[in-house]
Amino acid sequence: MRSMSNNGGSKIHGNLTERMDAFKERCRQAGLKVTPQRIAVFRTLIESNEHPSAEMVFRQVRKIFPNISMDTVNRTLLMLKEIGAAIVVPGLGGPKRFDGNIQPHHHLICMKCKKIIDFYHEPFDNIQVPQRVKRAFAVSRITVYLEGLCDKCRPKR
Amino acid sequence: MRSMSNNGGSKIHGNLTERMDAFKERCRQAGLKVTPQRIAVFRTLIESNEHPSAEMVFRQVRKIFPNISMDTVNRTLLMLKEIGAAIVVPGLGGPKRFDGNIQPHHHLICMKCKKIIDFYHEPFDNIQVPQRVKRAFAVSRITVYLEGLCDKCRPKR
DNA sequence: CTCTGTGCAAACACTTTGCAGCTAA
DNA sequence: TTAGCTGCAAAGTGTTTGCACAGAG
Repeated sequence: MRSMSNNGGSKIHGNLTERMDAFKERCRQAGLKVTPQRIAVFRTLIESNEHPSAEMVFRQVRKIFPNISMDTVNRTLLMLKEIGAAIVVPGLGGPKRFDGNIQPHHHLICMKCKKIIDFYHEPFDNIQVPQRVKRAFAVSRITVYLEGLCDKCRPKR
Repeated sequence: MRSMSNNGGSKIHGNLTERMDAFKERCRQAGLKVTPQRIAVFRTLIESNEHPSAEMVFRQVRKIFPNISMDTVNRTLLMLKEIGAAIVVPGLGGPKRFDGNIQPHHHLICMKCKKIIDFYHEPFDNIQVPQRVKRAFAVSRITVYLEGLCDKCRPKR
């Protein structure tokens, strides 16, 4: 059974070193410098499975890089989205939540505790967008978005 | 053919007076007072088809209600969501965007100009969420969310 | 060496909160 | 009458910008 993630396990797909190397390469191809700050932010992001906000990444990355500034974290996260190394998870306002997992997947959002939970479901990856939409809009990403209450927040069964 | 909306037409489903009456009734049932401000905000919202932010509603509603404050608009919009008379459109940060159309429908977001476009597609309304997800999460709303570039923003064909 | 990236500080945008007076019921 | 609502003001949170120095290429 394909599991819902958020299972405490790592979200990193493939070897960490490989992903870091691929990231460095992607920076170079985009004409961006590979700085220790960028490496630290990217690594923190892909090691997290809680769809962190800039603030959350900042707190975490500070542990190994005490002098990094919030701006740099913010700018780096936006840059990651720009070059396609991260996505911003759709949400209902509040701080942006980032995700280093760019594999096709979908999200549940708990309306109460704001937790974001990944789930994988191949049929959703292949849903067909109607022609009339494709004609009027260059679709780059399709996601199914579920609102509700997580196990902890919903009234007891 | 089911059209994409945002066609300049009204988004109001059913008679305006009916919807206003239903709204008043819903307020009463929730123990909330029916104030002129609330009526003006709700009416502005359902007459808009651009998924307005609080700011956009504020500017519009001021035309007919010059003394209303931004707070009241904000509080009213959040209240509308609370009682189920409006939804917040999923997005990638920035100001919350509200929608007075609570019929099942889906959204395209232009990554460049941030325009939100509704589309209706019955197969998407009925997609089946896997059992394992339903068991762990009380799903209250299912939406398909498309990112891309709108006709105006995408490179010319 | 050069030009981008960083850190700092300030500005900005959006949202939330506390409170005194007002008003729908 | 009175509980709830409004408007104002202030504070809070999250994000963006300008600039001088630092460091990757």
